[in-house]
Amino acid sequence: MATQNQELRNAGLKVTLPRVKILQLLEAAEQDSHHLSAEDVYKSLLDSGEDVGLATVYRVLTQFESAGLVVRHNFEGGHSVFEMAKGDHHDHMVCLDSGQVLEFCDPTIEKRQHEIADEMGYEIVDHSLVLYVKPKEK
Amino acid sequence: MATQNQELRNAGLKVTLPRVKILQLLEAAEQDSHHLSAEDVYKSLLDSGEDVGLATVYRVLTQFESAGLVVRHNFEGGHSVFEMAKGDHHDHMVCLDSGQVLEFCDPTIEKRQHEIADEMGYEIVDHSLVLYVKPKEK
DNA sequence: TTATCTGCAAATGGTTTGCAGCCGA
DNA sequence: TCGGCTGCAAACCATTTGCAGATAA
Repeated sequence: MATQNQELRNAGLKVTLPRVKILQLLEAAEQDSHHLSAEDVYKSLLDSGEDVGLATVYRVLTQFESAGLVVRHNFEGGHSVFEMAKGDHHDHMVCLDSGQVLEFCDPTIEKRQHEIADEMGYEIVDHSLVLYVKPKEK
Repeated sequence: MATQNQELRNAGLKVTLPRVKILQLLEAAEQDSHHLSAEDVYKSLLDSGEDVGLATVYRVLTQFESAGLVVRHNFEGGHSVFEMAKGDHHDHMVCLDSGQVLEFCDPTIEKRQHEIADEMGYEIVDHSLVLYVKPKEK
């Protein structure tokens, strides 16, 4: 779609096959509220018969992040995941059993964070809140 | 001090020179509310003329963590820091200008986290909240 | 003595980079 | 055409592991 090509152009990036493909994958994953790792993207591309290198996947994802197209999250264990930047902010809840990642956003917490930083003489540039959970006991 | 040796024994660990030294370093750092990386600990040991390997530092810190003696935090950028487990839980605020790490604990946020997880059918095993901040504008 | 520990070096795993050739504008 | 892009392989960096020798109990 022209929409994607335009997004790339706006970011000052040439419209190339790897970039378009990766952008499509990220948008498709968005439907399943799925967070993709670089490895995930790489494997999907290979499965689709595309011939891209893992290095390119990282380069493209990093460029997308710089362009503000995607957001990168660093979870425990040196693993990073990427998702489309949908404008809204939200935090994450990772299920230690299934590995599933759920999103949530709580105004109360957001508000307190700013109050706390303010009280200590700072302002928040960014923040990361991840809850590591397991299914409630029966 | 005998206190430290006892802590090690309680953890089921032999009282060896590297372990005692590392424990002392961590406790000393506690005074400055300083969070040490494995590399920090390693360098301090070398400066003190001790002959320990970086691998041992990692092994000892990991053992301490398993024993509940220290807590490990994973900040952005694949860096981990360690600090003595003082019983109380707290979150972190990292100043992007100075790199300084401040601690805080907010009951309101803690409470909401549990409520949120509960509402979604989970219980919290662990969580990580880090605020990346900068000094307030004049 | 002997099970545990340690230093060293080599292995790992995720991510980045150098480089020669490729390709979109 | 030509500078940006790509694949490949090698480099990186924090952390882990295998192993033979060292050491606390």
